[in-house]
Order: sequence, then C-alpha cells, then structure tokens
Amino acid sequence: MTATPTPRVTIKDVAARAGVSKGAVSLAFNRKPGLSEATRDRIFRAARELGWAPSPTARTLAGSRVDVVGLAVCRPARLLGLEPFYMEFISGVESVLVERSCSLLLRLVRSPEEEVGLMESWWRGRQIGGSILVDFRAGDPRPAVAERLGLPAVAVGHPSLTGGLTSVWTDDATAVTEAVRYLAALGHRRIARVGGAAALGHTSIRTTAFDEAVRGLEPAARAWQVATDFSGDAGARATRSLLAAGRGERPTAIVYDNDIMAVAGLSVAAEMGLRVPDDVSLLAWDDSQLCRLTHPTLSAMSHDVHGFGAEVARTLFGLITGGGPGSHPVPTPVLTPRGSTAPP
Amino acid sequence: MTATPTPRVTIKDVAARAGVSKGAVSLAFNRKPGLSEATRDRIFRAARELGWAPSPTARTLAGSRVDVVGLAVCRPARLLGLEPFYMEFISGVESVLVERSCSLLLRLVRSPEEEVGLMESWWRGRQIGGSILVDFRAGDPRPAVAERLGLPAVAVGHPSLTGGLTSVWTDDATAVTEAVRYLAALGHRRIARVGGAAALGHTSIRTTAFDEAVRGLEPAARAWQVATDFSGDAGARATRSLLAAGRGERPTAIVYDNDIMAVAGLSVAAEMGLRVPDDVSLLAWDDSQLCRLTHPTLSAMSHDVHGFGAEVARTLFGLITGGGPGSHPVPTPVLTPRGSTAPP
DNA sequence: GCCTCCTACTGAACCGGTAAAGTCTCTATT
DNA sequence: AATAGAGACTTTACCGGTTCAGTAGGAGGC
Repeated sequence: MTATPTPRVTIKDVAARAGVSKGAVSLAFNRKPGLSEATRDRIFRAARELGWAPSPTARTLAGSRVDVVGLAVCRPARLLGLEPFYMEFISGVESVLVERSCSLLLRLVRSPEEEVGLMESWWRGRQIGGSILVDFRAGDPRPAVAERLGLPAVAVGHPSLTGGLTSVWTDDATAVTEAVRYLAALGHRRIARVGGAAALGHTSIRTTAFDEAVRGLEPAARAWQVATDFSGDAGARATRSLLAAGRGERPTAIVYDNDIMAVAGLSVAAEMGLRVPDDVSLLAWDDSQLCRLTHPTLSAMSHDVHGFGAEVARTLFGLITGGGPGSHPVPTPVLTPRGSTAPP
Repeated sequence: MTATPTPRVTIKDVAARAGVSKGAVSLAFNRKPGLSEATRDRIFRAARELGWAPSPTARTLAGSRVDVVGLAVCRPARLLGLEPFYMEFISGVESVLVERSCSLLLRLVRSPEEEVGLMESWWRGRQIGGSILVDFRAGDPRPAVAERLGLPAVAVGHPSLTGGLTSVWTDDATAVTEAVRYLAALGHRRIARVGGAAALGHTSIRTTAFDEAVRGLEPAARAWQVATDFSGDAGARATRSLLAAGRGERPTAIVYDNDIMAVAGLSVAAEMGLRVPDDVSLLAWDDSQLCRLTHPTLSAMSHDVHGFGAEVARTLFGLITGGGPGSHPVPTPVLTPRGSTAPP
C-alpha cells in the first residue's frame, strides 16, 4: 500500500506551537513528571488546536507500548459465521479494549501450526502487545511458544489444558454434571450428549464429566456420547442416529455442546415425528438468542459470553501491565429451563 | 503495555551476517532492482537463518505501506453474534488479506459518529492502509470523510447510497423482485415482508422494490411491510402481529430480511398453530446454514457471503494500489426453494 | 556570597526500517 | 587513453515518537 500526501501534523508542530521541545510534548502526553502545570496546559491546548494525537506506530517503534492485542481463531469459516459464541465473545473483548483505546487484530487461521507462526511473527514484529488464545487441545504447543517468546497471553480454557498460562475458564465439568442432574431429576435415565470437536480440550473435559455424572446416577443410567465438528449438519446427523433406535431403546434426553446443534436436533426430532419435549428432551449450550427463537424454546446451559470476553481482556491487561500469572474462573454456566425439556 | 526484553533481530543483524549494508537488505526484501542475484541470495539466506522478517511498524513509519485494513461495525453486540452474515463476511475478507499478509483491524462501534472518528484517527495515525465501510444510511457522512482524508475505502452497498465511493454491492432490488415473483407464481397474493433496520440504505432499497414488485402483480396483490432491528425477537414480534389477523385477512407469505428473523417467524407460526408452508410460506434472506437446520427447512434468497467479503477485499486492494474508483456488483442473491414455501 | 540541590526543560541518540543521493568499479565507446 | 555510463552497493537523511543525559535558573543553607 502506498502513502498518500496527506499533510500530517506531528509532535514537532505541537511542540513549536506550544513553544517547547518535542521531549516536553512527549512528557505531557505520557503523564510523566517534570513539567509545570502551565506548560502542560499549553501543550495540551496546542495539541487540541492542531487536532494532534501521538502516532501509535511511532510510539511502538520507539519502544514503548503496543496498543493492539491479537486473536487468532482456528475454525472453518463457515462454522464460525454460525457460532454465535465468537462474535459475542469478541464484542466482550472489544468492550474492554475500547476503554484502553486498544484494538483487536483478528485472524482466521487454518491450523494450530499456522497460529503458532502467526503469534510468533506478530510478536516479533511488535504488532501485538499480547494475545488471546482459544480452543486448546491436548498437548497444545502454544503455552510453550508464548513462554519462549515472553508473549503475554491469556488462555481461554481450563488450567489443566493451558500449560501454566494465565487462563480464564468456565467450569465445564460442573456445568455438565448439573445438566445431567437436572435431566435425571426430571426422570431421564437414557441421556445422550452431542459433543463438540473431539480434539478440543474442553470437549474432552465435558465428555469425562458426562461419563461420570451419568455413572453416578441411580437407577443405572445409560449414556451415549457423539463427537461432532460443532456444525449444525453434524448435530443433525448425530441426533438422527441417536434417535433412530426403537422407542424403549433410544435416549429420552440429549445434551448439545452448542446452540446450533441443538436447533438442528430440534428439527431432526420434528422430521422423525418425535415431539419435543414429550418424546425427547433437548438441552442446548451457550444460550444465544437462538434458543428463544425456536418452537419449542430450547432449555440451555446459559453463559454470559460477552462478560466472559470482557474478563479475558481485563486479565490480559493485567498480565501486560505486570500482573502475575493466574487462573481466573468465571461463573459456571447455569441452567435455564425452557420448553424443550420435560419428564420423559 | 510495556516492552519485554526479548532479544530482537533487526535488519542490521541480517545486513551484518550477509556482509552488506542495511540498504541492501531493504532493497532485497522489497524486490527492487540494483542487487546482484548472488547478493540477494546471501541476504535471504542470512534472513532465514536469523529468522528475520521486516518489522511492519518500522516500515509503516518509514512511510511505505500499511499492511492493515480497518473494519468498524456499528450494530449492537448481541445482534452481531447472531448474524451469521458478519463472521462469514469477515472470513471472506480475511481469505484475501492473508494472501497479501495483511491483517484486519476490527472494531465494534456504537454510532456512526464514533465510526467516523475512528476512521479518522486510524488513518491519521497510519494504523490502516484502507478501510471497509458497511451499513450505509441515507446521507451517510462517511463518503465525505473518506474523500477529505484521502482514505482508500470500499463501501459495501448500492452506489446510490455510497456517495461516489468505490462500492461492492448486490442487487437487492432485483432479488426482492425475484422473491416476490416466486411467491406470486406459487399463487400468493397477500405477501408481507419483515425488513431490517429502517435507517439502513439497503433496507429502504428493498422496501421500495418490494412495494413496486407487489404493485405490479395481477390480480391485485396486497403487501405489508414491517421494519425491525434484525433481531430474532423483533422478527418474532413482527410475525406475530402479521399473522394475528383472521384467515382470509392475514398474509399467506412472508419474506424476511435475514435468517434469524425467518427462524423466529417459523417458531411463531408453530406457536400460533399455523402450519408452514400450508398455512403460511416463509422466505429467508442470506441463507446461512441455519436455513437447512429448521423443520421445515427454510427457502431463502441465497448469497455467497464469503465470496462477497473476498470481492470487497480484492476491490480494496485494487484501490490502494492505485486503481480508480468503480462499482463492483456481485451476483444477485438467488432463490433456493426449500420446505417453507408452497402454494397458499 | 558561594555552593548545592531541585525543578523544568532541552538536545541528541535511538527504535527499525525506507529512499534518495552518492561512491566505486568495471565495461563499452570514441 | 580518456570518458561516459551502467551496475552494485553504501551513506545518509528521514519517519514520529521516547528516553536519558545534560543544563539553566532559582531557592535554600551556611
């Protein structure tokens, strides 16, 4: 991209107008001591009159802060568009960034390797001051890379997955347990779960928790679990195969790992002539607006995704400004019963 | 954000290792003439061995390109999360940016004024090399601002809305007409439309086109149009009030301005005991995966949103690299009939 | 009245590149 | 043999800030 001949106003112009040196202007704008109130005022007035603001680029180069945080997301584009989660997460992150006049550098990547490379080049090129890492897998390479680079990074995921990185996480295990208990309390004994991508760490946490929760029930409950790719199509396929069995054989309740798959499940049930919730109960996850737009409405494990994103951003700032590492749980998803769940 | 003591490798190190001057390295990496093949090779080898890549920040400051494209989106966060459109659009944009190793700077803003301010500060601070502008309104201030700043900008919207900016657009009027013709051909004579935000330019284009399309039909067709905020809730409310009238009075077909509202409409119909498509036909817009996940599946005006985003990015690059302004229509949305439309 | 210490500010170096002008060497021309 | 010109680099001056070592001037101490 080529430059355009826009007449730029720089720190030098401001300094000249205020009758001081560049250095003084810099001191003023960084709220550092060593200037009299009068001079400070004069500088700010001059800046205001000229409509000047320090150039982030020059600031970065000069070795101070970098007002950008990175976020790479590694999921197929088509799925992302549908996952209400991400946009809402991003908007939560943004809400905090804006207060600090920071920006979000977003990139969709196709593989974890690409993401690692991107982080490295972003960081080494001083493009970002810190990064948000999502979708952890077992043996994820990113904690080691962040460590090696000294890149301030906040991991979204359970501490057991994020290898010592500062993390922000929801207690998926407890949430899954709660979901199962709720269905069990309604009287369900054959409970299935349509999970997300098997490779993702939080999926396996949920899988394990589901297994245990169901095993702990009396009278002996039976569990089915299916892994998908989070897409509606996969959710539909999984539901279809779960419900294909005969009346006394198939599950009477299904828990989904996101909203889209639950919506798909709802439509599969209808297509198979099964009534929800009379013949089968469905329970969604995340609880975007979508859950209230179906008929029947979808019961869901709800989540303040926006707040989640905000907390992640706040944690990242804490880290960047010298805070120590830590583990930040955010509230466990909470059950919101609606029309898609009932006794079997 | 504070700097960290990472040992950085700079152009100087590469120059030293290759036994040349900084200038030579710069020439090599910018593919400029004036270097022998041998030297060029030596430089690239040295760079590779040191794992060096030019710092975008320094490049920007030195006055050449800016490898970042800005996108500000002005819609409530909660809605954005649900609009499959944006994430898919963004992923399309990204797909082109990546090829040019460009990044996307994303910001959610709360008002058009904030967006204008942001563009100005991004551009003046050399944070972006160009910008993508979406959601045009009547009398939108952005074309004038882009013009004044000399900011390369691509507008997403019909040329009549985008005040002389280079624009990429779909022919909404034709698509609306086609939608109406299709429904009319099925035999519908009472056709309603649940539109998007009235303030947006493309909404009024669709509104006008709808009016005309319906007026042109014989025997005299009747039209209802409602404006919403694109949210599912609003779509549900609109549908409810449209369908509240008696059997012979209410519309027999409803066209929606996005997917979410159509899904909401579907559930309202069910809740009111109306069968789709027997009692009422529904037609969605944009056609995300969502339309295939409902029961019945939703007929829709389909759109290659990903490709749309890609075309926008390509157009922006054209503009930045000196291309003249222009108007780039992308294919008109095309009707995809599914299970939600039938003769009345 | 001299020395010291502060305060308020200046000047210059530097961040990591780009770009334009300058230098040196070698070949081709007359 | 002298000269011009091209090719291959190097030198140097920025870009727009930050930072740090100075320094001028005034207050305070003795």
